[in-house]
Amino acid sequence: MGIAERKEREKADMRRRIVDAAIKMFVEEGYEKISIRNIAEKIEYSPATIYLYYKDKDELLHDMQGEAFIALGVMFEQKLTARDPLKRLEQLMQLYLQFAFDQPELYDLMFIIKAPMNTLKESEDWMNGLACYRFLEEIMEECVTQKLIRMHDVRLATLSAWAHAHGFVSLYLRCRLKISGFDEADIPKVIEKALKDYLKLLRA
Amino acid sequence: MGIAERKEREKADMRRRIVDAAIKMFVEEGYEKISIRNIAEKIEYSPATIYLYYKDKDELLHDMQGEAFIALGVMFEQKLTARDPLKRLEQLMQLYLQFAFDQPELYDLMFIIKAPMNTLKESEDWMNGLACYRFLEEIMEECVTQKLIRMHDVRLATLSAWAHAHGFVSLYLRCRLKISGFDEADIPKVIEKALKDYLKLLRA
Amino acid sequence: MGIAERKEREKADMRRRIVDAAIKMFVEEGYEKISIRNIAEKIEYSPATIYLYYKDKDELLHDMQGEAFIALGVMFEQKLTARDPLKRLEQLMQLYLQFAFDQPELYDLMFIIKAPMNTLKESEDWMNGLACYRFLEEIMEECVTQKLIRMHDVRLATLSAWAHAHGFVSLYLRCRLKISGFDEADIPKVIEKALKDYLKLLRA
Amino acid sequence: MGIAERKEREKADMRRRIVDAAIKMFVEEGYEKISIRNIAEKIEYSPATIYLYYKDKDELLHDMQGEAFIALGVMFEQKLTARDPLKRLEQLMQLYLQFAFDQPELYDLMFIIKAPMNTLKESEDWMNGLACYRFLEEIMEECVTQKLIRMHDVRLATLSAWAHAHGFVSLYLRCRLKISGFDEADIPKVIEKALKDYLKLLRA
DNA sequence: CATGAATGAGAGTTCATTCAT
DNA sequence: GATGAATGAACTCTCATTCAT
Repeated sequence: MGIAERKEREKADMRRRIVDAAIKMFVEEGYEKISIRNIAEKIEYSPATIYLYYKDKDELLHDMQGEAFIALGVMFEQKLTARDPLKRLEQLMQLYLQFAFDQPELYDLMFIIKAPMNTLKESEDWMNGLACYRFLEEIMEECVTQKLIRMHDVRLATLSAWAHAHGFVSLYLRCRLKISGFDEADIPKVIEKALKDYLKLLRA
Repeated sequence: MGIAERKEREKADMRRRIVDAAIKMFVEEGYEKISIRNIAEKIEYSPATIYLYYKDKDELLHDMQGEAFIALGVMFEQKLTARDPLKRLEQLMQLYLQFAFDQPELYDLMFIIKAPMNTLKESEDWMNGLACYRFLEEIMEECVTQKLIRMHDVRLATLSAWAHAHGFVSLYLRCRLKISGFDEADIPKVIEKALKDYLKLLRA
Repeated sequence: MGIAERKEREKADMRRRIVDAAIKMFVEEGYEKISIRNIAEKIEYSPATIYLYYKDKDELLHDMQGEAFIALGVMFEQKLTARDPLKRLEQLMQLYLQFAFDQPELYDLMFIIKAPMNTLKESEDWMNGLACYRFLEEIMEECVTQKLIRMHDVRLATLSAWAHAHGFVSLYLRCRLKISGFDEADIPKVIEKALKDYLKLLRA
Repeated sequence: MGIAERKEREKADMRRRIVDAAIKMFVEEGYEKISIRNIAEKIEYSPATIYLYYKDKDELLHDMQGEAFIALGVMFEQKLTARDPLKRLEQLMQLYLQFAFDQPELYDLMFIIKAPMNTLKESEDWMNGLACYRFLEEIMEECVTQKLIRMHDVRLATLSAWAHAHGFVSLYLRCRLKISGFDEADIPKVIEKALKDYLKLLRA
């Protein structure tokens, strides 16, 4: 049993090393620069080795995405300190933005790039994002239950808040906010402001 | 002068043909299937010819994006019939969604894919999206002026509405709404509903 | 001694399991889909294990070929019922064709693919095909002895009949009969007819 | 027009060079050693260049096959001197065998390997082999018309003679004649003898 | 006995782009 | 103005095989 466990751990370690190397490259050089060969080189293994741990590139991207979500989850865990649901909501939004601006490449992988979703079969759930999603959902649940906001459907409220934040971020990351007339440099602040305004609207 | 003009016109014609062919392929086969070679084949010119009219692929994508925005603009022009600003806003939102769901590939090009933005220099404005943006902005201006909504900054209101809609659409197009618990097939309706709720919140 | 025998038996068992799995894959997915890794997966052993029982892929293919010949031999054994040598010859031919059309992949392995023959050293005999060959040879021997056919050299007669049948089958399996002007679907029947004609020619 | 022709010629030249290099490698090193990269290296072009002239490897193999058939055709043209249909038939058989024994790799490509046939669509004819096939067919036609042989259906007679010869050759090339008990070195002679016997049987 | 881990070698293919003509 | 020809640089992925354990 000990042996099986050790093997298991070693396997997991290797996956971890692959994913870590890949994420590092990803963060440093962006999506388009990562390739199986690149990653293999980085970890000083042959490309074929990667295929011992991942069936294809999409599956690897999927795991990288998972890792990225863990990072976000940890951040929520640690920094989401407020108790009051509305305050907590605002805090979560701010953390979300902060993550996006600090780790734009990871954000891309988590919420924009298609590839990591390819491995999911039609029926399969997207587990990677679940924990983080729950953070928001739970807050929204409280907000709805306690009638703190002007929405009554938890799912809809959750989706809406997320979509709103994501809308800002993704337009920004993909350079579409040039049009808005705001100074590039101000945009993070503007977005924060806009989201706060949204929360104000939301408040009952 | 006449000659210069003719040349100019011919040049424009050729660009148009290239762009049209490219868009057609884009719509039919998706972003990943288009390549300079493919397009060249379609218009029955050599790949090299395309480089006489476009300095690189990004520039071509930029023009294709422009064309796509024209299509959206025309749609707004024709179907945005309501007079009342709030009604008009709702209508615009619906048209936006409709366009996104009908032409997901074009939407991608307009709002998600990075490449067409690469050609824009730091300082340069993004003209492609401007006209469409104005549609929304003008409505928002009226809304603000007439105090029909609970926001006072036109730019912020515009940005916010757009971001909200885009957030929904882009999460959907990139398969992230699996997590929301809604049925895939219902999502367009759900989004519409969510946006209407947003407009309700917004209303003064 | 008992122990050695048991070991021997176990070894044989394992080879059998490997060969069986390999043949199954071979029949189901064709020559090009089988690989050591695939087979290993199927029998739930590691690829390395296969190399404990087979020195290389060719040797395994050789054993698979042997198995295939056993199948053909069994078929001959069971269905070769005629007593009269000429009738028996015709029957054998038909059975041969039937096997080829029913099991084209196995036929390939037995008579066309080079690899399984690579293990045979220059001097070594090809035992795999022997038993089946004997079926034909024995019939031919009777035919010659009883002067039922217009050939006098048993070996030559045997070879000739086999070559003729194989010629048809292999041209067919490798798609060369497109040229003959016959309808694809009719070809099995045509071949049968042609071989019967050959037997008529042969008859004294 | 001159220009177009020249271009055409140059294109053909290049295809020729590719095919020639490929055939040379093929003849020298066998089927398994040729790869697009290899060929490219040989002709000192990049692999990509080959794809300007051939859509894929199968298409190239198809052309190589065509070239091989031309060689056989030329041989028939030049050395098929007999007038008498039966003599002519015997001569053709001998030439066929000679070609097979002299150029076993080419024979493989023409009659055994699957790949060059992959490019042919279901409905499409196999032109490569046609001219050579006609040589045999025409002879058979004369034989039948003049009642020189004991067969009456030209197509069937043609097919049968070809299949018979091919049967011998392909069993030999793929090492299956080890079983026949003949000495490896004698086999070409044996085959010749066997085919002559067949022709004797055939004679009216 | 069995294997986990690893790999070197190589496959076919595609792409954006360049440049002499 | 147009292009034919070419390519360097990638790409993902698969395979038979080995060897320390």
